[in-house]
Amino acid sequence: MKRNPSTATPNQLSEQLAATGFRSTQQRQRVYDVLMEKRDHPTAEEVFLRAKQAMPDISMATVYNCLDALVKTGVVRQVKIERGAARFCPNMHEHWHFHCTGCGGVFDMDQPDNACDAFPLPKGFKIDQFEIAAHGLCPACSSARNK
Amino acid sequence: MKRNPSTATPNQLSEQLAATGFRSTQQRQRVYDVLMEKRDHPTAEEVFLRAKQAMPDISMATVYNCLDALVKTGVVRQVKIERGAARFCPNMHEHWHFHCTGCGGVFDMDQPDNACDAFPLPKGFKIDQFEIAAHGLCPACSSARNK
DNA sequence: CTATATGCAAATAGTTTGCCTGTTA
DNA sequence: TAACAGGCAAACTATTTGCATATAG
Repeated sequence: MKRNPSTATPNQLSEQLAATGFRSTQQRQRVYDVLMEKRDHPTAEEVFLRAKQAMPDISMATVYNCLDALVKTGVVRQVKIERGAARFCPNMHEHWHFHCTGCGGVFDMDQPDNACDAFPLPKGFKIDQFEIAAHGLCPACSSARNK
Repeated sequence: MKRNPSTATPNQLSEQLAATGFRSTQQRQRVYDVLMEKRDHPTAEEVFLRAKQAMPDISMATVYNCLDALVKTGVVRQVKIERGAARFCPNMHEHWHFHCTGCGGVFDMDQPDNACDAFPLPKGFKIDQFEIAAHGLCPACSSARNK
């Protein structure tokens, strides 16, 4: 399970893109900034809407393109929680996601170092990446439901 | 975390459907049989192709409809591993999925009883359902790559 | 200057829906 | 026989692609 645990700052981003063979563009910087500004696991469309505020000419296709480049560069993770649109998250530390079925929010949860040990792998299988998602109620929705 | 650990046999299926307010139909039985016959986590389209062999008039929309009813009845799980089509699995025991990035296959993995203890939940969150998927190479693809 | 990225619009994949007919309890 | 389910085609959502223009290195 290999993953770069460092989270890129905007200044580092262009080097990280270059290291993977990508060029640094205004759009890619902007898309990354959007993800860093509000870490609420937005969908591609939400990223598009936010990016457009400071960059009115950016297109949906470019947002998908940028997100793809950022994922391949290893500074963003694609998270697929529900059936619908994929969500994106700039938190590259080992963590798992909690999806609230009440408000639809997605919360990052720290992953203990030894967590993977709880899942013994049969002989011959080689894990590259682990994905863990829980569905339930967040504190706010849970207490709202108890009335 | 509540889930019915019993796996329905074809004869039980009509009662289980009825208990959830669904009628037992030939199509629903057939779709369930397809999933039980070959437990390779087929997509809706693959289920459709297999169901058609014994029931040539069944339609894609009905397959989606049936799968939805079976999921709501609690005898089938919808599994979303990759970006593409959802996959379906009649294994209702607690388990997690291993997705081979080589051959695209999906393998069921037993989940140890204490596995969830490895993921401590912050105060106020209430887990309803846990989903765990790992991506990597299965034994066959792993040894093929080592040449 | 040249490869790569953007922007637009059209294409595609997966899934859902409306509407009418058929089937189940 | 009344409510629910099936079948068909059209609609819809999320994403990808082709192509001409713009931009980074």
